[in-house]
Amino acid sequence: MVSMDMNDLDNKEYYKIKVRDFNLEEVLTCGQCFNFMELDKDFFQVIAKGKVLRIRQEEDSLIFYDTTKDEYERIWKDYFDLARDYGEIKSAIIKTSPELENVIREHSGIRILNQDFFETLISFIISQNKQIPQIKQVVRNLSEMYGTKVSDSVYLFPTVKELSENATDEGIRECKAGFRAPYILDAINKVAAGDVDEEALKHASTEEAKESLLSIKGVGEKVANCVLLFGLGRRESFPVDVWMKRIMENMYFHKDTPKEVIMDFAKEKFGDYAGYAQQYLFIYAKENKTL
DNA sequence: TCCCAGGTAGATC
DNA sequence: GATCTACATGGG
Repeated sequence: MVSMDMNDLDNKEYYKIKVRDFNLEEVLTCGQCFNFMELDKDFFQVIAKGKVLRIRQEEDSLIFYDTTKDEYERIWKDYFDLARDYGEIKSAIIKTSPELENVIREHSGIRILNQDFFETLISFIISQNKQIPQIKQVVRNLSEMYGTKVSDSVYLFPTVKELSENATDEGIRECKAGFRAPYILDAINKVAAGDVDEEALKHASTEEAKESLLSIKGVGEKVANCVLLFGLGRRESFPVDVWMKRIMENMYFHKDTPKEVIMDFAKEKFGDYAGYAQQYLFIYAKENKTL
């Protein structure tokens, strides 16, 4: 927690909206993004889209500080997926999978963010074999070493250009990325060279986009699916990590089951809603101490 | 000291 | 193909 001078906030411009099916704390802490900090209860600093946002939830209101209506419409409405009707999504999942009704009701404010493609790619390459607090630390280290400084101790996540011009294996290792350093460099190089092209991926089929992502060293099936889901809006993607494997085995298979089998099952069962279902299941797994 | 973490590449069979 | 292991780093 970092204490805030509330008078500092009162003097500045803010934009306030009503929301439903939205819980800021859960949206940020459910494991889909790593570049945020809790300032106070229901009050966060989020670094995304080349901006530093301070945002607070008060019951069914979201307050975006230092934000104009225009900026909200251009950036944050999409980032927080606020144009989408999650009531409909939740009903659809419960209808085909009533066993998820409880976890969905208990976490009814979850949303899938629409994050920056490149940051999502680098972040989930870092995520392999790391715990969430450590992933956040490496993201912060990379930002401080290579990103643009916004204010005291606040740095944006570095752009493709900043990283391709300045990043080295040694530098990335200094950020505590460890054995992932060459993976991160390969991702930077392929994106900078246009071998992996965000615009092309956005227009490609999900399978084609995945194939392109898999050409990057250090990107396998799980990381590719996370990038598709969180960074390219492919809501049918279903990343299977250790937690998902545990909860899916516990709920549906009752025995050790290969990830490929789990993915096929999820695709069949959840269809276009697989990505949302995955996020509810992931939370369910994380809070289930018996797994 | 050992084991695990939002995995993956490379070796080996 | 299907398994086995090394890979940095930090925490329980």
